[in-house]
Amino acid sequence: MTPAPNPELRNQRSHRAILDAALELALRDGYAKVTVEGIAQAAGVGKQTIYRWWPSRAAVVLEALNDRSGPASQVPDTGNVEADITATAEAVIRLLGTDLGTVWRGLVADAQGDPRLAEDLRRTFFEPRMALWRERLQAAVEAGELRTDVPTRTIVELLFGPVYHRLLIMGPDTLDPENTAARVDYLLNGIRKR
Amino acid sequence: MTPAPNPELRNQRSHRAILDAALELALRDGYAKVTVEGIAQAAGVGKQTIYRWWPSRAAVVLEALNDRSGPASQVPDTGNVEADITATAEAVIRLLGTDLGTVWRGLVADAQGDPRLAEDLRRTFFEPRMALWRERLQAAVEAGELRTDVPTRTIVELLFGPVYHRLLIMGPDTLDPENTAARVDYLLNGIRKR
Amino acid sequence: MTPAPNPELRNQRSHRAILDAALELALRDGYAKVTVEGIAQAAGVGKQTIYRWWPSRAAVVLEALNDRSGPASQVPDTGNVEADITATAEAVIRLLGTDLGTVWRGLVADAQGDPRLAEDLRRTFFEPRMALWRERLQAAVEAGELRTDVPTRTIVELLFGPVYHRLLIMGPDTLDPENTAARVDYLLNGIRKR
Amino acid sequence: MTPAPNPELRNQRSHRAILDAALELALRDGYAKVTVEGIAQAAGVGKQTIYRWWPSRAAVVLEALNDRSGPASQVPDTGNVEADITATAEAVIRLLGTDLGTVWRGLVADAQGDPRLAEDLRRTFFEPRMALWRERLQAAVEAGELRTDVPTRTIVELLFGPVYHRLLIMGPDTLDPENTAARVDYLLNGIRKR
DNA sequence: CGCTAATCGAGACGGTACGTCCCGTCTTGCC
DNA sequence: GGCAAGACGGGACGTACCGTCTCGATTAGCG
Repeated sequence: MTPAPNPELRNQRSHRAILDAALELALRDGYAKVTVEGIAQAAGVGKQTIYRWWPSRAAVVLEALNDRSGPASQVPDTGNVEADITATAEAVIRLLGTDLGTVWRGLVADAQGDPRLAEDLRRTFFEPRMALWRERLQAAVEAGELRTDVPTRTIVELLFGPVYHRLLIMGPDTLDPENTAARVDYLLNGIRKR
Repeated sequence: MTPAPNPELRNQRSHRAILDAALELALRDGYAKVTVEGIAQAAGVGKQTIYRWWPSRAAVVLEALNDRSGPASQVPDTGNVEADITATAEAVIRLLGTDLGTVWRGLVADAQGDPRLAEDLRRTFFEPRMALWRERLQAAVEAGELRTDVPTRTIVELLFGPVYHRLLIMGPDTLDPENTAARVDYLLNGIRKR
Repeated sequence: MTPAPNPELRNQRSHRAILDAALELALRDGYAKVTVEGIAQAAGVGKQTIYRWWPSRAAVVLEALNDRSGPASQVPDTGNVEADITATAEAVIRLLGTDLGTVWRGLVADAQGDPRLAEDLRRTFFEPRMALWRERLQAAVEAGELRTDVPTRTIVELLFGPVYHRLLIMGPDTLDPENTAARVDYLLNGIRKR
Repeated sequence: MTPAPNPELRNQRSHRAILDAALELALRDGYAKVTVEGIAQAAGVGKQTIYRWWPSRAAVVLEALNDRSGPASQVPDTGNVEADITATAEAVIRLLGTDLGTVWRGLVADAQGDPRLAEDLRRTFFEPRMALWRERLQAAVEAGELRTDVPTRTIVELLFGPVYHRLLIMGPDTLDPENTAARVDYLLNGIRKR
């Protein structure tokens, strides 16, 4: 087993340079074109320094992306779930439509063949954001706005599942923040004819 | 410009051997480990024969997968949308949970960085299946079972989006055909407290 | 086991380019600075093409050196061993003093840690040359010029051993073709006081 | 300019550990596999400590080898050069046939591309031994046993050259202490038919 | 029924990136 | 200030595949 490196001796300058280079390359050339060799060169760093701290190029880009995105932001609570969800979901969808969203798609793609990365992606990206949504939804349940028999985790999935469908399968150009309000309406009121 | 090869001269034995080898390798070693070289060797075929007829390993595996899966199957129409949707969706979800689903994840992954493949995947896999769903849903709309203001395309997305969320993001082990009925219930009746 | 490549399909142009590049680099930068990567680049060739046909950079340089040096040349037979030996030995020593001799030193050095190379070096370089010397010496023995109880192999060693001593141990600048005649005299007549 | 380290502050324990580790590794794994990193680890020492006191792994191994071999030993003087030379040369040849000889071959190899090491090797290993031989041979010259017109340096080369030929070129397994007497005979009496 | 042109298997080729090994230097506390 | 420890920038290693290319050897249909 490789002896784990000692994080206290980590060179902060190199760490930053690597993250910056990785994200810049991903945004400029597309995630698929990012290579460890390229990051190392762009960051003025030896390849070994990257391999010492990350298991793969994907892990570097993930950290770079999280580093750039900052922490997940709170879902507002105005007392009206429908409005709050619509507004925040729109913002998320808009973000996923940018270059960062494209990088993010590449990470999700890589994660399909790399369980370690999939786990990291969930842990550092999805779960924190999902937790905030669930908190807000729980408040709505308690305020009597939502059914009590639907797990908040499921609600988040019902809400965002279609977004990922568009992003990963129908192609990102089909992502459409405009229709968020309608989708939230369907979700809240159902599609059954009354 | 290279003259397009004449499909009539295509060697049927090789064609079959390539598809079979590609799928077998994908199922045995995982999609990520499949290489054109490996397929060629396993199929007893020259690499050029693969490149002559397909643009990439992904295209081969896609054709192999479609070939194996057969055509999309009709959604039944018993007159009860909820039951019909639930039963058929369960079957789809069960399929996605098998090894074939894993191969399919690999294809979706590759498609993120390969617009040509993404297009093929949509055209040969998603659209046919979605068309059948939309047909059945349109019947339900006309039968007065569903709201008339929701595009059938959107309904399919609302229904399957969460499945892809589970499959591609939360990990395929979290796929759960049991809960299909509940999800269909939420979708039809909404999650708002009444 | 790696399947041996088929020599009939070998690309002659690449073969030549590799040998030429290897020798040129060895002469220009010194044997120690030669790398497989450098040869490949200079020859406009993929690294794999080198590894396909040679086991190491040393093997490439050895073939390049043998290719350049041409076959071993006959030792003349004027009927006077002393003169023949002296003249030919002088030529050899002079050659070892050139740049080619320096490359050759590098090969002998590498051979110390690479039995396969050592064997190749003996087989393709030393043995053919030694065989010619032994032939000439055998003629001298039969002509009654030399003792019959000294193996010709030993004579060659007695003659060239000191040359290698100078070349490999005392430093190549101490190689001195001028003294060849004296050394041949000592060898023939002995150093015992009479 | 880096100030030269002060030898008085040198840690004796580390010094010993480094020499011991270096030689042990060279004997165990072969000289070619010895690395500074490996020595440092085996000696429980920082790499810098090695680089502070030696210019290269070869320098370490050379010192270790000299340290282990002890000083060159006197050539005996019984009044009979032939016997004295034969006996002592046999001992030397026997030593070169051991593992130490193999390490020594590695050093000579490295010296081909490292003039500094070549110089050190000559100064600390060859010259002292050669000086003792020359002393003994000079006594023989003065005792009227040897020709006066052959430099003692040349005699040593004539005697040991063939040994190095065997060791470095024909392969160390061809080293044969048994034939020392015959070779000394040829050297003293010449190989010319009388 | 043999001709000829495209396809086939095989695999060598120029390349790119991989992940590893070690180099020799630098940095950080401990003694 | 020497030291153990080990991170650092760097260079080369030998390997895996990429997509293209060159070979004969089948193997069509067409003449």
